[in-house]
Amino acid sequence: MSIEDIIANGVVEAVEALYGLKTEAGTVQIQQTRKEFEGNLTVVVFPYLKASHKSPDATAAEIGEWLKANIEAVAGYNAVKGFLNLSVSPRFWLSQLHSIAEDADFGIRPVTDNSELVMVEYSSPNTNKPLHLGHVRNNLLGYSLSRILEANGKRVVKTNIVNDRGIHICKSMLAWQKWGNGATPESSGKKGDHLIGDFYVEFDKHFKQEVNELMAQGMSKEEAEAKSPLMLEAREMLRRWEANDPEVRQLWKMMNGWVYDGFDETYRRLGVGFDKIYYESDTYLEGKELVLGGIEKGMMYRKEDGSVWADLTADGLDHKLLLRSDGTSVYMTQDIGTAKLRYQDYPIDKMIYVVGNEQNYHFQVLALLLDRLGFKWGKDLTHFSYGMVELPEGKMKSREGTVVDADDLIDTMIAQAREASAERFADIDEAEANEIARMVGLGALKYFLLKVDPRKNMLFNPKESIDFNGNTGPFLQYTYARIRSVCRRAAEELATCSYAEAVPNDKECALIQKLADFPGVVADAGRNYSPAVIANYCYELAKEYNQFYHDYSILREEDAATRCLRLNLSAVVARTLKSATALLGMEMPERM
RNA sequence: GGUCUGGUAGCUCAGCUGGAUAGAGCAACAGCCUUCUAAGCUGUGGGUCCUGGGUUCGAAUCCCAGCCGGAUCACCA
Repeated sequence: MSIEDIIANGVVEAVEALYGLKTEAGTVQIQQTRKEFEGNLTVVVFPYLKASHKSPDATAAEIGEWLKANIEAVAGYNAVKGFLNLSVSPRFWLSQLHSIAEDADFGIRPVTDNSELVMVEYSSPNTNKPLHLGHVRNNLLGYSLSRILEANGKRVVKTNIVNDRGIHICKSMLAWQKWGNGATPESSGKKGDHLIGDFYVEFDKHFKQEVNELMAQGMSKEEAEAKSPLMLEAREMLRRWEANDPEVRQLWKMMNGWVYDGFDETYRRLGVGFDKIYYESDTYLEGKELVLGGIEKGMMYRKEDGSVWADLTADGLDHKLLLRSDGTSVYMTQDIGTAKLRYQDYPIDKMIYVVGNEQNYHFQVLALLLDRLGFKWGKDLTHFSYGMVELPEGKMKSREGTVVDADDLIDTMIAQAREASAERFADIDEAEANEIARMVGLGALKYFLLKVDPRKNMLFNPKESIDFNGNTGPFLQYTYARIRSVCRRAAEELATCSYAEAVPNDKECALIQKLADFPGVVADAGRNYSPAVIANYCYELAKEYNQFYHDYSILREEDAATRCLRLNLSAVVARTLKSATALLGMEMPERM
C-alpha cells in the first residue's frame, strides 16, 4: 500500500474517532509538501472544519496528533493555516526503498491473456512523399502510447494504415514515366521514399507550368487545372489502376515497394514498429456494403442523385456523405471498412487512433457511425488528437520548401550529438562513440517532441531543439550514465553491503518518495494517454538526483551503512529512469 | 457564421479532478571542476496566469460573457 493510501485511511479513521464524521479515503486531499515547509505529505483539513467546530490550525493539530499516535509511518507533524504537514519516518522510507529495489518490474503492471485488447493506429503515411517532422511527432506519440498502455497491463496491437492509392501516387508514377529515365533507388543513390517524393514535386512543377500557360490563353484557374493534360493523364492512370490494368499495377507495386523500403528504414531508426499493417488498396472497397446495409435499417439514406448520406443532426452534427453519386467510397467509408476488417482480425475492446487534430470532426463522426453500425468499441473509440508542429516561420509547407524531413532531422541530431561529445569520447573507440551519439541524438529528439502536452500545437525551433542542456533527453541520459558509472566502480560493494542500519536524511527520503510515485505516474499517463506525464516525471527524478549527487558524497561517505544506502538508492534511481524513459522509446547509454 | 481547441516570465513549456508566497529550461548576470562524469550544481533579476463578471473559506484551475490565435465544417484523403 502506498504511503498516500495509508495516510488517507488514517485520516478517515481520525475524523471519525475525533468528530464522528464518516468520509471515504478517496476524498481525502493529500499533496506533496511544498519545499518551504517541513514534512513530506500534506493533508488539507478545510473539509473537516464543519465537523470539528474548531479553527483550521486546531483541527489540523488534532488530526496530526491522532495520526502520529496511531500510524507507525507518521513520525511528526506541523500545522500551518489548515494544512497538516506530515513527516514520514525515515525507517518507513527505508522499507519502501527496500521493497522497490526487490521489485524489478516496479511500477509496471503485467499483461495477461485476459487483459483488455487495445489497438493503436499511428503513423498512417501517404506513399507519395517521405516522412516529415509532423509524422515524427505522430510516430513517437503512437509508439510511446503503446508502451505506456502495455505498462498499464493492456494487450496492445500497434497498427498502421498506409494510404497507398489514389491520385497522389498516380502523379508520382506519371512523373517517373515521363522524366524518370528508369531511375531506381539503386541507380540514383536515393532512399526510395525520397526518390518518389522528388517525382511528386516534379509533377507539381510541370503541372503548375501547364496551368499558367493555359491561364495565359485566357482560362480561369479552375478551368486550367481541370483541363491540364498532365492532370487528365493522372486521372486516366487512376482509372486504369482501379480497373486493375496490369501495366499500371506493376509500376505501382514497384514504386510503392521502394517507398516501403524507405519508410522501414526511417521507422527502424526511430525505433518504432507495428504488429499489423493495413493497406488502403486492400480496404478501400470495404465499408461500402456496411453502408448500403445501413440504408435498409434506416441508419443512412439515399438522395435522388444516388449518393448516400448519414443524418447526424440528432447528435448536433451535420449530414455526412458516405458514398458518392457514382457509388465510390469516400474517406469515411474507408475508415468504416478498415474498422470492419480489424474487428475480423482481432477481438478489439478499445480502438485508439493517433491522428492530428485537424481531423477532430472526422473522428467525432466516425465514432457515431461505428456505434450505429454496431461496433461495441465504436462509441468510445479514442481519437488521440495531437497538435501541429510549427516552425519559427510558421507552418510547414511543402511547396515553400519549409518541410523538415524526418531523415535529415535524425541525421542532424546525431551529428550534433557526435560533435558535442567529441572530446568526452577521447578514450572510447569509434564504433561505441557513434552508438552513443545515435542514442543521444535520438533521445534529444524524442524527449523534445514528447515532453509537450500532445494536444497542443508546439513550436520546433531547429536551433534550440538541438540544445542538450537543461530539460532535455540528454540530461536524463547523462544522469543515468553517471549513476551507472558510480555503480560500476562499486559493483562488489553494491552487491554485498547492507543499508538496514542506515538513517536516510531528508534529501534521501525525498528521493525515495519520488521513486515511490512511479506507479502512480504510469497509471496516470495511461489514464490520460499522455507520454508528457512520463517525460515530466523523468525530468523531476533526474533533477532531484543531480541535486542529491552534488550535495552528498556517495562513494566517499565514511559510514558504511549510509554509503550502501546511497549506492542502492542510486541504482534504483537508474533503474527507474531506464524503465520510465523506455516508455518514451528512449535508450539509455551506459556511459556518455 | 456553427463546432472544437488554445492564451501562464523576453522565448519554449509545466502546473488545470479548486488549496499555502504560480514553477522549470533557454536567454542575461554572479559563483563552483586536485574529491564519484561541469551535457552538471548554486545564486540574482524577470509575472495584470488574455480581459470582465460569477461560484466560495480559497480560483491560473470550475461556470458565464467578451477579446485574440489555431483547426474544422468538400462527391479531397
